[in-house]
Amino acid sequence: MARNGNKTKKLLARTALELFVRKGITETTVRDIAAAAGLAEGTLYRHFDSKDELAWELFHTNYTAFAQELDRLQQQYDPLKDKLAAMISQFCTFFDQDPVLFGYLLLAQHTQLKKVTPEMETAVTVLQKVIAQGMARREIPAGEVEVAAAMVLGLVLQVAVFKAYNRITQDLSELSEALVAACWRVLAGD
Amino acid sequence: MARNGNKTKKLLARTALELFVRKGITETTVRDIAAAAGLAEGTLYRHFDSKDELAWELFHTNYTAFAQELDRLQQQYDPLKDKLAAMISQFCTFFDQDPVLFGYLLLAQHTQLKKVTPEMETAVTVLQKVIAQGMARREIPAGEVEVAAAMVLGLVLQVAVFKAYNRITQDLSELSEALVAACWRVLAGD
DNA sequence: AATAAATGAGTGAACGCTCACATCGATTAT
DNA sequence: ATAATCGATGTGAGCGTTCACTCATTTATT
Repeated sequence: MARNGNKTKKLLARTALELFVRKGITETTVRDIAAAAGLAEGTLYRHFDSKDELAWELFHTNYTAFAQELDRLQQQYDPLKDKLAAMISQFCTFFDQDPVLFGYLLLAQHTQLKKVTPEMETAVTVLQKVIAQGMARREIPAGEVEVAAAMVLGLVLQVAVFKAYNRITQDLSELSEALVAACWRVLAGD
Repeated sequence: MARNGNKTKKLLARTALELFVRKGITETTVRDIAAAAGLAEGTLYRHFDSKDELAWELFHTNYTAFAQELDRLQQQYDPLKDKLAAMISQFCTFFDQDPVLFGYLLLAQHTQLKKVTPEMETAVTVLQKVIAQGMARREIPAGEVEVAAAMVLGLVLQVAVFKAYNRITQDLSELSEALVAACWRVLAGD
């Protein structure tokens, strides 16, 4: 067993995360990460097989954990509007607590999404499931689930992106209710 | 004067665009581009100063051209809802005509947006201008312009992203009216 | 003393870019 | 008409640098 738990591994992972977000994954070198963590280059390879594996672990761990948290939460609420409110509120909290991690998940999608197997649960699949159920129960008008999910997802996500770029000053959590209201107007249709 | 106009330059630019979208900018080598275009590596440097300049030219040319087209269009319509409909319709057409170019603008943002000066007109600034005007004229309820713009932008953009990933089968243009309706519900509020 | 953790110089491959040279079509001189 | 000349264009081996990764050695912990 490791003497100090996973302290060094966690430090490397967090340092890498921040550099990846600031400079991009490919543009961040292993030397950069080690130097920023105050460690030698070789140390990284004691904890990760490769730079690619580090980037992937950072992505898929948090990506699926977030999806599962959303799913767990969604099951505790009813009807659709309450499910949506709970999920959006959770998303806002997640973002406010760790904007850098959010930035990484967004950034890494382009590279890492290819490695995501179809049976993996993601935030998108949870959202689609919930919307499809809402349509089946006639809580919202029937329509294309994928289109509806894209609209709602984009609406929320882009506000977070603007916040990440400091185009918006409030915390996301303060906007949670406004986001739910807007999403509901989109889904409820006419 | 060039013998064959800019045929080679255009070929290189287009080839680079497609590789950039498929593999990422950093992951695409100058050798890759030249080989895919059926040319030698040195030829690229007859037409572009560097790989970076090529990536930037590809980005900013199309990025600003699209923003200016949106602005030109917006001025021809009134009130806000018609402006919005015209802009969204134009966006859908743009996407349907060249999804790869759209994919590049989306992908390159992370890297290239830092080089965009604040005085450059972008699709975002046009949208914000139009929404601010609509609020001033009381066509829609007053509120945070940035938040409203983010919501509308994300709603439309994410549907395009889903289409780019083949999660949606219809052409974007077929969804144009549904997008306008959804955006209007978001903006019109309660 | 034994073992796990950390080190950093070293390695080979890959990269962006250069440059001396070849090719071609157009222009000018004969 | 023909030849000589020229600049624009294309070529690809080669250069210097950087990168991810390795491994013999040192350091820290029990």
